[in-house]
Amino acid sequence: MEHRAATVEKAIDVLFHLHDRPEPWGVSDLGRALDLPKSSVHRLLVSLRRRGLVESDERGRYRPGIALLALGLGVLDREPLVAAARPVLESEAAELAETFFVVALRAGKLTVLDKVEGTGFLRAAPRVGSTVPVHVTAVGKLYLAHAPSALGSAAEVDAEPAAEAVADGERERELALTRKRGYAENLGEWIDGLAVLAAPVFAHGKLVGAITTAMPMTRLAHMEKKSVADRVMAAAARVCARMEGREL
Amino acid sequence: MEHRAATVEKAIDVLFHLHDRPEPWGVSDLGRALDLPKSSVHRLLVSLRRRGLVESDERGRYRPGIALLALGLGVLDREPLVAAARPVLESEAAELAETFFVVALRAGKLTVLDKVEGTGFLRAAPRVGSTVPVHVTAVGKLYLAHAPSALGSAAEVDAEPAAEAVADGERERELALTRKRGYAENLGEWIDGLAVLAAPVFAHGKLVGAITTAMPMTRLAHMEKKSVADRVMAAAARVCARMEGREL
DNA sequence: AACCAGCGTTCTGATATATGGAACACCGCG
DNA sequence: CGCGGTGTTCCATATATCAGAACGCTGGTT
Repeated sequence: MEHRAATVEKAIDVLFHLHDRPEPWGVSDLGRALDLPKSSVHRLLVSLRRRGLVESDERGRYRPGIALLALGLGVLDREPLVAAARPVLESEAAELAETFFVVALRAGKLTVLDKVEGTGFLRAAPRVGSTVPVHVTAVGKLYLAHAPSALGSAAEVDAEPAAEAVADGERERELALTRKRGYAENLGEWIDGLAVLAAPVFAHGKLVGAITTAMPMTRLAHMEKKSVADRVMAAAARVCARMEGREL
Repeated sequence: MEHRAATVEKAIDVLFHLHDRPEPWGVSDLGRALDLPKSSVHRLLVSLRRRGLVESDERGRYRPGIALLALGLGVLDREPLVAAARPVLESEAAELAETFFVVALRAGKLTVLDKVEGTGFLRAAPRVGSTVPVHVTAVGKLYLAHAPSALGSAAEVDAEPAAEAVADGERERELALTRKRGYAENLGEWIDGLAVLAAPVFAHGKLVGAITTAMPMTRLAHMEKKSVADRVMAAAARVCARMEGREL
């Protein structure tokens, strides 16, 4: 598998570069940043613009184009997990007033597919489309516990030399607990002060994603953790039922 | 401007083809549909997959990839109009229980940038990222009335030989009325039974978009149209104020 | 005012690269 | 088993891409 279209990948690199940096970029700067000649960058941009993937202002500075918006939301539309989860997220977020979101493994990475934010002034606000690490998140633990093979080599990829290297036995004990009680938790391990509870969504016996709620740890401390976990698990069960057509 | 990257445009065509058709596509079918040889399509797909713009199942069928989701939402994030309008849309949609959305001219087309849906069982549900025609929509009239030059040739593009050719005088009278009263309306002209009211958002004296509400015509008939129009205009004014930093 | 430095864009020949037909391995079906 | 289909790989040919220089322009400095 060495036959690739180098030009296409360069064009995509341009796209991602424009995406990662907020401000509009000029041809010369792009060329320097990506180590490509000006003329090449310009030609790529011309073609990207013809299709609406980038736009340019009158000064010749470029930024991502709206065609990307339609393409990106199209991806969401064809995710049955999102369609099944949306109303559940909405009702749960409204009742608990905290952020709920749905995460699944896509292209080898744990990806936030959808979210409904809570109402608090201080609230978790993950970005849809962003990815989360495996080893320090509730969803990551869920996948490690129920479908470690699905993670493939991704598990090792972000396995940094573990600043707080947990003993293997300890880790395996936590995963066993996750399987037994039906949810995973992450109390400030990833982001300081952030508490996350995640429950697995199964379809045809396979793990297809997770329903998750996140809130400041201080707020979770004022609630009954078990009752919140029960909510998340019930929500996941409803999503599962909807995916299998058992519930409207 | 004839120097373009043909390979890149072919790759983008593949992307849009996968986007337009819901089901996963095989290499051979794609080649037939786009009139490209199998080997070329395959090479393009390999590169698109390496960057996550497409994904493939184990049978070698391809579909759009999640990387597109991140790119698309990135476009939304850098739209100041969306940032300014979001909270306004939310509060208005909640109070009136009808769908509110924001539309602006992007890449020569009127594009739905964001929306908050109403609560009715029957409700307007435009797709974010989709485009609307110029001549038969409330937003189109707004642009024709306040910034016809911005539409460029787009105006003629979708100007079908006008099945119900309105007299030029009539048309101009309506645009003048739109300018005078501060909002545009569309009562079933585009989609049968759909009523739309749209108010302009100005920044630095230029039209930068529109705040819009849409509902079944029967429901508008039960309300005071003027009061709904006032709401929409007030909302647009708030968005304008937020964009200019005059309001939090 | 003239200048310089930077920009985006265009042009060019040398060459690296995409092309597409043919061959491959595999699968489901009759 | 053979057939028609798939996705994938190979390779010589020709083409589209590359890189650098030149163009016209704008904005700031001398």
